Amino acid sequence: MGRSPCCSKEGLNRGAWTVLEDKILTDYIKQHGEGRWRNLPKRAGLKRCGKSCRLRWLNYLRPDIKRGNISVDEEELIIKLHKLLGNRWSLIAGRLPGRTDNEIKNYWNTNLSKRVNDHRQNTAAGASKNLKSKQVSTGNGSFSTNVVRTRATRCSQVFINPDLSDMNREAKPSTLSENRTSSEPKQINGLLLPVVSESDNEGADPVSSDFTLDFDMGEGEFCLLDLLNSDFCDVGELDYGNALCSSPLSDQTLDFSDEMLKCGFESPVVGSIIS
DNA sequence: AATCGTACCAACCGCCTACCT
DNA sequence: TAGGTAGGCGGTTGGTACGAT
Repeated sequence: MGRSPCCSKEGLNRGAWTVLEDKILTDYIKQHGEGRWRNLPKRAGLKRCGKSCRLRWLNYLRPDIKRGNISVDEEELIIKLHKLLGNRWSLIAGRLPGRTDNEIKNYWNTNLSKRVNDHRQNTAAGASKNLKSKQVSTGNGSFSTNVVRTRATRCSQVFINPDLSDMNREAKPSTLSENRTSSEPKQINGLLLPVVSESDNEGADPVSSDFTLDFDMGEGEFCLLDLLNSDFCDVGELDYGNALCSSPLSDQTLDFSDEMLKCGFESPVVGSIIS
């Protein structure tokens, strides 16, 4: 019954990693590279589950891990991305170089979710009557948002309403058409901005293909650049408190969210086609 | 000084998708 | 096409640190 465990747990070490185990794992990966996690413990001489080795390496031992306090910039980006993506920690982490999904998840659960909820309670009383009720619970840091919860499926295209995109382009000079030509991720204040690549629209939905963009999630890229660059605090109904996201809710952005849902906004990070 | 409660975070677990045969 | 495996993800748990009483 049920799934077979990823590995035999008998005789395996569990719990906190020792310095020696860390050294063995680090040395092994430096010598042989990442991957083949299931066989790694045996070959490296570790009494650990392969998954555990992978997690330890990714979340702690990797040389490019940035440890220490989350900066204000990072915190702001996490809040914005969470508002847009929900609990898609790996995607959020992908925009924060050196940070792991686990770290961001923990930081959110221990710091930001409370702050967001507190602020929400403070503001809900006064503003609730004006809010549209198209809200979805996003789980642990449960608050309402327009995030579309989906399964984590890979997808190559996103459809954005052309009129709204044009509107956006007018508002901000640095938008899709320019960034689509860039191939290197941009960093601002140490934060990785997404890159959007040129797309061909062949075979795309004729209804929505006039503004179809490809993006490659495998490279950590997606084409929500406009949303990220814009003040997309407005994408959802709530601003997240204090100075982080204080712009007022506008009808325009609510319309944008409506459009995304209406036309079948398809994205691996925001949602799959709404049927 | 001892106890209790809370916060934090590393690690684990189960499920899912991608990939390979 | 189907089945099996590996890797990845998000939710949850448990140990530890720390402050309050």
